Amino acid sequence: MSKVGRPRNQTARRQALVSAAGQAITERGLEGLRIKDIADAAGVSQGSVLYYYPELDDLVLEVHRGAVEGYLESRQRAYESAAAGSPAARLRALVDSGLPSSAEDSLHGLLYQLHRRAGRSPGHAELMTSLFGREVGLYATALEVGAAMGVFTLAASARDLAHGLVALEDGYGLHIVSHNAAVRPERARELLLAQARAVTGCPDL
Amino acid sequence: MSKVGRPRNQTARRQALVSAAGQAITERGLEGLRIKDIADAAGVSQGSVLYYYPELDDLVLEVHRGAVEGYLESRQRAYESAAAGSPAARLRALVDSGLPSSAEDSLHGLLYQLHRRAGRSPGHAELMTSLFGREVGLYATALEVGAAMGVFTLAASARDLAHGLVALEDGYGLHIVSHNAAVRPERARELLLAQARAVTGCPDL
DNA sequence: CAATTGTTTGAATCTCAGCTCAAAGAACTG
DNA sequence: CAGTTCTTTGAGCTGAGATTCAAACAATTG
Repeated sequence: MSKVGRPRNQTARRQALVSAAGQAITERGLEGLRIKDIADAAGVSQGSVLYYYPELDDLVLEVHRGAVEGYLESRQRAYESAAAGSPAARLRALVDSGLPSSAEDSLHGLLYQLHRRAGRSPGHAELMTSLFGREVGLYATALEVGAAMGVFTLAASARDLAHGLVALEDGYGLHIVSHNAAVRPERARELLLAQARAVTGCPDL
Repeated sequence: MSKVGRPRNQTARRQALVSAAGQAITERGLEGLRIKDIADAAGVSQGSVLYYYPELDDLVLEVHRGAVEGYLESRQRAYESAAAGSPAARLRALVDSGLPSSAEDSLHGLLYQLHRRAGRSPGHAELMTSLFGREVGLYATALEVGAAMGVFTLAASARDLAHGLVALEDGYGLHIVSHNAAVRPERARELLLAQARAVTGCPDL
């Protein structure tokens, strides 16, 4: 028996399809997702889309996974490369990277779109849970480091505070991408920072 | 010219259709919404649904409006009938009425479903904005009354604090209805109360 | 190169749900 | 009651989009 008649670039193709699907979802929403749009965006035929993803849900789940991964990486990067590396700077970096920059922030928009499936699909719920957990982890670490260095005076356990900050971030983010005029990104950022200040007792945030 | 040949119960019918549509959305989600389901739930034919709502979007918007209204009334009621009428009891009532009681809480589920349209439909965005504003109002009033009575010592302006509490509530709520296992209703309630305690300086919350 | 297996295409087909519409029914008018 | 207008129905039409599939095409093997 031979190896593979036509190995090729399955991985690359899948990657391209995931990216194309993400783009399509961003543009027309989850309910407006059409195989044709994915195919067009990826520059292939409809048949090819089905060849790789006979079950469209699998593709959407991949998109979700990719969005979560990418988002987390970007936050991680922001966190690590925070100027000075001071606890305050790091925490500020987290806050800055966690809010949609505007109502049309596409990464946040995509994430909130996909999160909506969580109520009906265990796979998506798992991704959302994992994202939440990892974000809490980031914040908790930042808080603990700051406390250990004596810069922060935590008002409660780092874990609980982190929990709250992430939830707050999500709440504000939801309103921002939903075009709630009463929640402007700048204001949300201010309020989030105020909360961070309050729970850390650190004035220079 | 005569009055109305066949006046009847337009209002009642519309009401029934709105309620049926709400039920259908709750059961199968916004993307799974089918005229047939609405018709069945309302006990009429498909034609009737179109007769009253040639534009399905209008019906969905009505559902949203109704859900927002109903939700707000229930919170208002909870607020007003809070035992003792003490500021602390009132605030607690707000917190209790603002979180989904479980992942399957149907009113909250419906609201979050409909809020998702806000990103693409001004009408829905408006409803969401109005809901947010009114919730902030409720919290702000509760905080101000408590402050005026000397029971609360506000850590910032009542408005900003209320803003934050509502956003936090929404963040937790989102995770609860999304089946995020890390955010259980009981825990969310605890954390939300802790936050309320922190910003009011009132220990008996 | 012949054989084999993986990949791609797009036209044909299937499916489902929205929408149309003519006809029947019901409440009201005078 | 006859006339008028509002309401309701549901079978068929229509269209969009998913799915199928046979045929063409490409990389790899020996």
